[in-house]
Amino acid sequence: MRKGEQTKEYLVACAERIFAQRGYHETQIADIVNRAHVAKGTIYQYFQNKEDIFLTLIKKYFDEWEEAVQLILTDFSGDHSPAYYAQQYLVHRIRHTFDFFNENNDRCRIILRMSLGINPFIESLLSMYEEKITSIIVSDIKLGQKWGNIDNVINPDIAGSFIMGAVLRTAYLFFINRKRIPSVYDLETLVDDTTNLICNTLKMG
Amino acid sequence: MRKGEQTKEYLVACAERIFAQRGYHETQIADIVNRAHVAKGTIYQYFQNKEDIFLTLIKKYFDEWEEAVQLILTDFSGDHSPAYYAQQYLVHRIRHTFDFFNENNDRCRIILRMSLGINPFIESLLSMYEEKITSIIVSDIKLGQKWGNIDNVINPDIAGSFIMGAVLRTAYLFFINRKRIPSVYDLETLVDDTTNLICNTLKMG
Amino acid sequence: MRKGEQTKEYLVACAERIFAQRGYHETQIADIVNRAHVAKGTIYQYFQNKEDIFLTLIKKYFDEWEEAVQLILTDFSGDHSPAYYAQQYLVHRIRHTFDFFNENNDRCRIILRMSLGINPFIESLLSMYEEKITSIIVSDIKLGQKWGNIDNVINPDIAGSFIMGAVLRTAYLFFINRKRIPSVYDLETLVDDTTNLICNTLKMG
Amino acid sequence: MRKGEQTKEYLVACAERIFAQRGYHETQIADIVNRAHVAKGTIYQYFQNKEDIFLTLIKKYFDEWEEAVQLILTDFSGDHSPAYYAQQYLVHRIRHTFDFFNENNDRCRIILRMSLGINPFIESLLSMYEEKITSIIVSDIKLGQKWGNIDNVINPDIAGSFIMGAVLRTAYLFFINRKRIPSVYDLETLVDDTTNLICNTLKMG
DNA sequence: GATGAATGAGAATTCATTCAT
DNA sequence: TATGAATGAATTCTCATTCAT
Repeated sequence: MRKGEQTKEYLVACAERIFAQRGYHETQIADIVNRAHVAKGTIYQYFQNKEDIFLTLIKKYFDEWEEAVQLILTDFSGDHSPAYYAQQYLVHRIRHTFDFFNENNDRCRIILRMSLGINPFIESLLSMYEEKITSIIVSDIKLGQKWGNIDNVINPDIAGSFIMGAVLRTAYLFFINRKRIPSVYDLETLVDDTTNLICNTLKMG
Repeated sequence: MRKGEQTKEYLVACAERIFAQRGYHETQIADIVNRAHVAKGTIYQYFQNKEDIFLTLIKKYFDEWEEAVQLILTDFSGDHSPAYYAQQYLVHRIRHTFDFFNENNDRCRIILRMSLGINPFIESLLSMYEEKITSIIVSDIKLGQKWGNIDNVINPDIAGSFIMGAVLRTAYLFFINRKRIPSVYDLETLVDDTTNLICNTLKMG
Repeated sequence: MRKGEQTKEYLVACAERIFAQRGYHETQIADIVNRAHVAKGTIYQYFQNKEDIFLTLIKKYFDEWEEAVQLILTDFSGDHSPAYYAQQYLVHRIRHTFDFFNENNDRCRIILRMSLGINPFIESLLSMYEEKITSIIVSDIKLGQKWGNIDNVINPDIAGSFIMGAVLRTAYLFFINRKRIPSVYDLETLVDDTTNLICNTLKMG
Repeated sequence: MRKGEQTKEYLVACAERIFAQRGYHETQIADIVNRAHVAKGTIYQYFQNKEDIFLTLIKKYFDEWEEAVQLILTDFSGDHSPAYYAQQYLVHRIRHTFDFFNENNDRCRIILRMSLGINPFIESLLSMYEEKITSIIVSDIKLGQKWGNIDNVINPDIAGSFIMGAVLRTAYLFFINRKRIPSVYDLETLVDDTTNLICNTLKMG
């Protein structure tokens, strides 16, 4: 049990490396087991097939992201204006999302390549997760509108997808290949600027 | 010859259908030739290999998009405020981009799946095209800042990627699977709302 | 030791179940150890390999059958005609053979499965064909009974299967390995003798 | 088309050879294509998988057998007693069935191999046991002939195998899948009827 | 005696590509 | 120009068996 779980986690880590480097279709089971220095059969002790390995990663990522962006409520104590808290809230989400991507380069590559076109089943699972995240953003916008921080003229569904796309792409370009956003060199600036752009988009403050 | 070109275009059209339905890796040459009712060998008269077929499509799309969003300058005659023209310009780009995606569902699917993770070469070509488009947006923002329509506090590189991501995802969700943006039913509304969001983002007007 | 022998017998019993259900090739060591709730390695403490397990079963069956059909001579005391005893002897053998099969369904399946363990689908197709042929024989017998050539006391279904089995096995031994029917050297004799045996069986002529 | 059909038939012929020699599980696709001097892929142009190849053979055999034992009605013209025709009819079927097996040794092996393809060693052991049992039957018949209970005209070797096949198949159908002998519901009847059929076969009593 | 993680040779199947016609 | 039969490298997955604990 002990040993087995260790091996499984190790294999997941190796798979992460290879999938990030080569993408789903271009990585072969052989690459993963070679990197892990185990026999072909070993990986099939822990995973049903190649798809199962990839899915395990994706599920893990979603859980990790959820935990990463969890609100620590004590952060929002004090007596400031509601607008201030709203903006702080946004900063918190963006910062932790960007931290999440920044933390682990392989994870970042795998998620942000968007992994579309892999195969119908994996795609539908990914879509489901992305929709879950988008719906969190949409809820946040609606909440902001209820509290008066966000203009009611904005359609939350459109704005939610808009922001989701904007943030994912920003993260993709910044973390996968920094040179692609030429004038930005530090994460702090990126968080600030992205947050401001979202505030603009939603006419907050 | 005449006949040859016809056949090649027909094959491209068939390939487009299948690639859109299944994605790159899941489509087989056999699927394409079956749909085209030609023999396996025929497709190799016109294309070097599978990759070449896909690349031909991608190149074609980029050219078509460039033509679609071309500014017809006469549209901007009359005596309005610079801010008005700036906004009109934005509306024009977004409308034509969305029209471009709306026109051809297969093309839309192929581009918006982003086609990442296909294989290194295809990926780098796609990235190049996407960067070209992003750089057009960035130039536009800089122009707007020069003319005083856009606040200089905004970082054009970050904002460019932000908007690129936002627009691509909005298009993806709306055109690939309309139900995913639940409250939007017509293209006109989408264009207006998206344009307004971008105006907000850039603090135009 | 005590414990070891117990375990071995238990494993044999589990193997019997699985072999009977799935046939030799379709059963996996994993299936057997799962059913026995022991580890993979354990079975190799008692058997050299998969073949050894199967062989152990077969040997056991043969011994059991020999014991089952053993003549208990006291059964044949009394003063009857030799013909009577001969018949009784036959009844005894058949009854005990059938009892032997009836006693243990798994053992029965393993021994009698004629198209042993190819795979379920192929096996069912083969059965279908064999039943078709058997039903032709049964129809023929019924026709013979209608025309008065065959005694009505004969059950056509039983006789049909009886003859089917007899003919297939005769062919098997003669054509696959001629030496196995030692005294027959030419096909003509075989046809004549087999036909006569069938005539006898059906009391024709 | 022409060429393709030729190749398919040729592949079937090669598969027949190998399946007959080694049985289903022990033959590998590699063996078949090596014998045919074609590439691995070629066989998959004509058959879906290994099972499909085997099934194609089995279907072909059944059709060939049906054709082989077809009654040529003109054979039965003339004015003889009904009993004569009945016997002739039987001879016809048996002769053509045996001819059918005799004609093609590989076909014969594939159809009649009763303990089909487990593996050479297990098979030979099973044969040994079956022969032992058959030889017991043969001895019994010889004993019966010596004592005058069984007609000396009967060849004990042929009759022994005949009865062995008949009893095994009867048991197989009754115990493995009772519905296959439709009109028999209890073991007692089966024992009685089988015994009587054997008595008939051997002209006992 | 028992365990179960690790092994790796082996097998089936796929599919883009070629080439003689 | 078009064909389609043939190719074979490539890849996934299986499963009986081993062996350190």
